[in-house]
Amino acid sequence: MARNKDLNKQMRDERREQILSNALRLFAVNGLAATKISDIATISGFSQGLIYHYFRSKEDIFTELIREAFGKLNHAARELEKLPVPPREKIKIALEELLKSFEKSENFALSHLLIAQATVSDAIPKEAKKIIAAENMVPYEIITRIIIEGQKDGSIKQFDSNDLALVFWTSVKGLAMHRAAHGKKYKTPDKNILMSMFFT
Amino acid sequence: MARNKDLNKQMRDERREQILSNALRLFAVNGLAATKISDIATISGFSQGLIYHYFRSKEDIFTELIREAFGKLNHAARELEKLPVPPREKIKIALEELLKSFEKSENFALSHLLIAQATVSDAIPKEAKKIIAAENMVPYEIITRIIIEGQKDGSIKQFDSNDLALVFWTSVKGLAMHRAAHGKKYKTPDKNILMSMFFT
DNA sequence: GTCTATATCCAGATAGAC
DNA sequence: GTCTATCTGGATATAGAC
Repeated sequence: MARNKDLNKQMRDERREQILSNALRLFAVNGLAATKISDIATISGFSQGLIYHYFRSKEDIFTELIREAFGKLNHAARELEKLPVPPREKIKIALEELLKSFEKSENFALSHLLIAQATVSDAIPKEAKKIIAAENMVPYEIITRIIIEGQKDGSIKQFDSNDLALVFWTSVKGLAMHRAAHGKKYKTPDKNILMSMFFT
Repeated sequence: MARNKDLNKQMRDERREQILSNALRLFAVNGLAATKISDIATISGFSQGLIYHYFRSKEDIFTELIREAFGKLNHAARELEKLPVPPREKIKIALEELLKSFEKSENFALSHLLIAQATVSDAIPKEAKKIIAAENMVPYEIITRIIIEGQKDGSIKQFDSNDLALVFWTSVKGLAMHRAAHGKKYKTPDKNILMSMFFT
């Protein structure tokens, strides 16, 4: 009996993941308001009403996606900061990994795009706004700290560290947007271009 | 009589401009679907129904804004290319002017944001999609040509010219997004950071 | 030109059969 | 668990008074 329960729960979780993944693309590309529950249901292969067996509302799905997106991004940023390598290497690795992830995984780029759009928008659920307010500055702060370290040891250029961190993340977001907009036609740019803002 | 007609037309045009400017902020920030005609009417200071004396539909306003945004952007890009200065200077001027415009004019940043969001979205009017398809690549192509020129005379770094042009525009778009999201709290980053991707 | 009232449509969410 | 049918609310667009 416990077996069946576990199996059921697992199938339910898989279904939820499937819905979330489909919803991510639609929300990131078209936004919350322009995405219909019936769109999500259709590309997930079942009826409109069934969505409500897995989620309480459209806003719930959106909020869950925002939560996941920040969870992953900020976890990665914290792990990056802890790496036992010099600061210059951390920036290099971050840029490389971000570019590689954009190339490999459309969902990764979509997740960044979702965050970007949700951050500017007023028309999102209250709960999502709270998550953004709490989590949005974390990657920025971490990159700033790493940059300051790298400037102390002279391995990172002496621009204003806040400016550098700002340009780091805005450039990455811009790239995510482009990747999401152009899909398969997207070609990852040479990582050395972005790196030349930080290193001589 | 002709006097009165001209005056009426002028007032009408001013009113249209006012509506467009208010709509720009709402569309850029919240998107087409999440923006209600009544929102636009309210911040413009009149009733919901009156919008329809100036525009045929919500989609019409959106399309007009897209048309204007590309009109200005692509005009500026073409003027840039014609400037009687070396290619290296053109890139420098472009970056300077873009950063300065973001700082001075919120509408300028919003206009870039509108283009960025409309480019990724499927949920926009057909007519707007056509404009995007026709105009979207123009700035990219112009910057690519300028970069190639600058690489010939050795004044611009020898990265792949398409990659450089891509990073140029995605970085600018990322900055526009950030400017639009953070409004008055936005501080323009040191232009030399972005320039160091292009110049030694 | 401007407003109020309303027709119409559409999408989110629910109920209930299977 | 899944579907179909339906309730309900809200937004676009129109009509008509002033």
